[in-house]
This record gives sequence, structure tokens and C-alpha cells, in this order.
Amino acid sequence: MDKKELLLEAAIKLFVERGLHATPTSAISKEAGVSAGILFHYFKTKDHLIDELYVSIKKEYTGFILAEIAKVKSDLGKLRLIWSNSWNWALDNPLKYSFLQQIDHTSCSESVKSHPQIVEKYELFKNFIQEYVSKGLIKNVDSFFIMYTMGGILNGMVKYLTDYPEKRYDQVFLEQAWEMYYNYIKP
Amino acid sequence: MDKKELLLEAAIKLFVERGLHATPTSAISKEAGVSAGILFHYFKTKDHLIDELYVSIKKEYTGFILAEIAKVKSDLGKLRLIWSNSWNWALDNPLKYSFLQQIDHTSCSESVKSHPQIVEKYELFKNFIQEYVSKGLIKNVDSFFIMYTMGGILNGMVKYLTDYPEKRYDQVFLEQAWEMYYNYIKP
DNA sequence: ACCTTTGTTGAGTGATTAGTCAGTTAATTA
DNA sequence: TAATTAACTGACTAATCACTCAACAAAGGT
Repeated sequence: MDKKELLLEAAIKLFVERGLHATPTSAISKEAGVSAGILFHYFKTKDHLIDELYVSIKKEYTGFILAEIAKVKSDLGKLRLIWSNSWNWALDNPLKYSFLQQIDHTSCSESVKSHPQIVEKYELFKNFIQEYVSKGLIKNVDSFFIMYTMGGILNGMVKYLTDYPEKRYDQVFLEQAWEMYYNYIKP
Repeated sequence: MDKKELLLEAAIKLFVERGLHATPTSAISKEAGVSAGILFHYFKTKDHLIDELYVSIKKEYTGFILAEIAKVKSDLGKLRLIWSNSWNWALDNPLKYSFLQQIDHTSCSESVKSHPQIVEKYELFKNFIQEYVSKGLIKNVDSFFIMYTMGGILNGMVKYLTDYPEKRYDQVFLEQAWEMYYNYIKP
């Protein structure tokens, strides 16, 4: 495999395991099975590596969620797909999800959090919600408030399903969770 | 003021500003205006300082939320007080709140996150919710799921009120936000 | 075959770190 | 007052860090 790819994979593993600043670049290259110097061939600095990781994962995450929405017809079906895709992705990519959470809650890589390609995807979500508000499917509240708090519910859901993995396939529970989720924003 | 107190205050400020591992102990003692050595007189290691900060703030936070509940009579009033106290504390103590968020989303101080005095408070919340479920005030779903996701909504609310501070005193908005919050768990 | 570009190595460098310690001052107690 | 303890200092150390660089290998183009 590409050594750059190996480095990124090693980095994400160690960052989640030990924390950002507690993982030296030497540990990353060692984990990846490459020399210490090559890391700085592919990434100008350690921070550049972190930024590149963040942006690529965030793009992958939002991309995955938005991906198949177009294929669904019903409005509510789309909303439900966003909901289930969100926690499914997080549970299928625990390292990546933890890494995103870590960066989002740390004062580092500040500039990269408002990366144009990331902000762009947020705009899509916002427009999506505004469209639903105007259709009368969602309560008429500030879209950002809805986005922020719905995201919070999903974070809680992921944490819960991580602690109680068997619930992921409990259809009764999932139906109830979805119902609660929609009750939250229903007009 | 007590030098230990000065160190803790300096630490929290720098930890939130620059991140945990990016703030050397020398910076903390400098910010506190004390000698480099005294930090290790009060705290065995840097990690002990972090742990002590975390536990004391978490206790302060949960303590504040639970504090005045007993004084309120109505069941729904208690629930609403937990809700408003939660985001009010977070907004009034932004540094402390950010610090808690940072630790909770980082793989460090793992042992301290299950500190007996902290777990004990979580138990109180769980019992509280279970009581409400049995009274028929809250949907009959696993208490932990309710706790996790309600916490998520509050996190989103705090993030929103941080970005749009004027909303904090917008009674119409607050009423709507509370209504949504309760709709989420209403049977 | 020759050249140029790109990928790769690992020992080396200067800066920075957590934590120590010998010694000084202040407070408490006898 | 003398003795004991606790608070406090800042220069010091051994370890560790991000990052460099001179040298070498591989690949591709001409």
C-alpha cells in the first residue's frame, strides 16, 4: 500500500488511542513501518498531517450521509436516511468518528474547521432543513438551532450504541429512537 | 489567593486555549505567577493536576444542576430546572465547560472519568429519570438512552447559544426550545 | 546508457519538556 | 526562643520532541 496511506492509518489509530499531542511523529512512522523522515516528505509538518486527516475524514463522513439521499423519494424517508446513515457510519468507523470528535472539541486545527469544502457541506444541510421547514415538516425554528441539537441527539445515540452494541439491531428500539428523533422537530 | 488555586485557574485557561499537551507545566506556573517547582509540590505530576481539575469541575457542574431541584415542587418544573441550569452553568462557565468537553472527548484521564463521586451523581440522574418513567412523564425507553441523548441536545443548545448569545434572553425562543426538549421524551 | 525526478532512509540537531533538588523563606508549634 | 514543618524558588537534568539532511535507490523518459 501507499506509504502516505499507511501513515494516515497509523496516525488515526495512535491519535485516538493516545491523544494528538501524546503521539510523536516517530511513533506514527514506526506504527506505519516506514522511516521517520518520510512523514515529512508527504506532510510539511505534523499539524499538516492532522489537518489533512481531519478534512478528508470529514468529507468522507458528510459525503456518505448525503450520498444516497437523492435516491429516496419521500421527504421523511430522506430525513430518516440521514439519521440512520449518521450513526451507522460512526459505528462502522469508530476510529474516524472518535478522531473527528476529538478535533471538534479541542482548540487546535482551528483554521481547518472552517475549510471551504467542509463549510460547503454544512450549507447543504442547512438548505435541506430550511426546505423542510418551509414544507411544514419541521418546526419553524432557526435552522442552526435544529442542526446543532439534532447533531447532539446523534452524538448521544452513537455513544449509547457504542456502550450497548446489541441495541443496534433491536428493531423495536430503533423504531422508538427514530420516533423520538422526529418528535423533537415535528411541528 | 492560594497558589494552588492560582495554578488551577491558570491551567484551565491555558488548557482550553492551547490544548492539554500543548501547554507545558512551565507555562502554567508562569501564567499563575509562581515558580516552576511549586506545581509539583501541589500536584504529583501534570496528569494529577488534570485529573484533579476534571473531578472538581465535574462535581461543581453536577452539583449545581442538582442543587436547587429539591426546592421545586412540580415534576415538570424540576425537569425544566435541570434543563435551564445545565445550559446556564455552561454559558456562565465557558472555560470550565470547554475543559470538560475536551477531556470527555479525549483518550486521557480515562481512569478519572469513572471516579466514584462522579459515577455517584450519574446514578442520581438515572434514578431521577427512572422515577419519571414510572410516573408516566417520560417515554418508557432505556434510561441511559434518554440520558445520553438529552445530554446531546443540551450540548447542541450550549454550542448554539455560544454562537448566538442574544438568543439566551429571547423568551420566545427559549419557550420553543424547552417545548422541543420535552416533546423528545414525552410519552 | 544516461539523466532527472521522485521516493526513501536513519542518524543527527537544536529546542523543549516533565520532573528534581539543594537550598531559602515563612508559618506553626513547643 | 528554638525547633520543626510547610511553602516556595529557579537552576538543573535526562529524556523526548519535530524536523533536517546527506546519501542512496527506483522509476521513467529520452
